[in-house]
Amino acid sequence: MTSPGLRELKKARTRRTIREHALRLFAERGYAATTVDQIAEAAEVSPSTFFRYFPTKDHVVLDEDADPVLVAAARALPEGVPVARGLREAILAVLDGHTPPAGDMLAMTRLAFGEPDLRARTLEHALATEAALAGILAERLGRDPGDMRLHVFAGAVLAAWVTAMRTWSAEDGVRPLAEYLDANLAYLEAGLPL
Amino acid sequence: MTSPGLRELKKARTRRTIREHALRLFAERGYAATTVDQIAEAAEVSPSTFFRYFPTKDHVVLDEDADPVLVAAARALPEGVPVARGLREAILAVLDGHTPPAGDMLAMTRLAFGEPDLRARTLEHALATEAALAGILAERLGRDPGDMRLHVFAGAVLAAWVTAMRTWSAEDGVRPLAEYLDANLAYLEAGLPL
DNA sequence: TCTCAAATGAGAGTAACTGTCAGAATCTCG
DNA sequence: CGAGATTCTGACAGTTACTCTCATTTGAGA
Repeated sequence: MTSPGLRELKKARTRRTIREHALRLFAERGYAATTVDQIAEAAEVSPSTFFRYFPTKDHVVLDEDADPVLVAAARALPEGVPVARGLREAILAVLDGHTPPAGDMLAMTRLAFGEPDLRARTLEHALATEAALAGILAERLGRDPGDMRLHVFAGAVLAAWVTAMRTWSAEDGVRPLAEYLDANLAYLEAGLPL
Repeated sequence: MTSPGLRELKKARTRRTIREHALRLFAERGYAATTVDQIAEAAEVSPSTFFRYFPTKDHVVLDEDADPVLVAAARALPEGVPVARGLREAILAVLDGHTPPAGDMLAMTRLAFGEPDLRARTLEHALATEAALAGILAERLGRDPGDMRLHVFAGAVLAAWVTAMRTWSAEDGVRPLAEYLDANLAYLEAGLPL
């Protein structure tokens, strides 16, 4: 076990500080109206350092490559059940244990889908999640990872996810996110009848 | 009837010229390595003019808001059939009459999904198409445009579309795009069993 | 031909990055 | 604990996408 080490600690703290100030400033004056220099100044680091921690301005808001909730759910997929059903259960289970403060999440979601620059990054994020999901499913089902069906299916799951998030944030979170998500996953499970 | 008019003609020509030179340069030296100034110089216009015709560099490659093929197909949706089936027929019909040179399309597709900047724009494009599709479906079916099912369904159609394009371009177009698309839409029609 | 509106080009300015380099902070090992 | 190796940081210069403004040119219509 390597002890944390002062260097690691400081790095983690700096990263957190930058993100906090950035999100605060975005909330106060808007994403586009906030410059990296301002964030750096507020966080008391140089602009160079900002870019050492985050490759681009939008990565402050969205950093992970694939959504951890969906990936965890896919890994926890029960066997012997139709995938859509299993995924629905797994996602809701993971989401249940994994609840960040609803207020923050609402603000982030609004940013992620509202600001044009961030929307683009959000969608890249969704694409990465789709790929991860398809990969895990390929492994679980013993199929060729290039099988288009896996990708179409994973894309549909992402559509359910994105639609739930957007609707939830559009309605200011009056009802819990899980409800919207469950409705969409149930619809997917039913085979998307129209 | 407004006659074409010299002004309109020149505008159309300038737009086409800029795009042609841009795509040529992108193919020659890559998207990121080509600057707007170089495109402007090649097209014999000032950089200012470039931005009057295209709001951003990536709009040279992807300009429309929603994919015209999918939108046209949705509008041509036959009645009385399940939507997935009708859409499958309509899309293939539209695609049949609407075949741009496969080589160009392949190059554009590779750019659109390969270059990170463009991938982001491509996905925005997909999102706009999803919204348009959901809107048309709402009208056709007499449903609330906010109905999440419409958006999940439209998202799944987009997933079928995107997956087909990516696979097609990854395989260098050895088989026609319509084949991949048909396979994915058939899978969607079957209710995405896994 | 003359006048008005639209298109263009030139130039200055902003902001997101990128790369380099010297100095400071941390770690490691004797 | 102290010296040397390693890593982090800030300063700075440079590139590029994009914005705004203003003077000039070009096409449209009387």
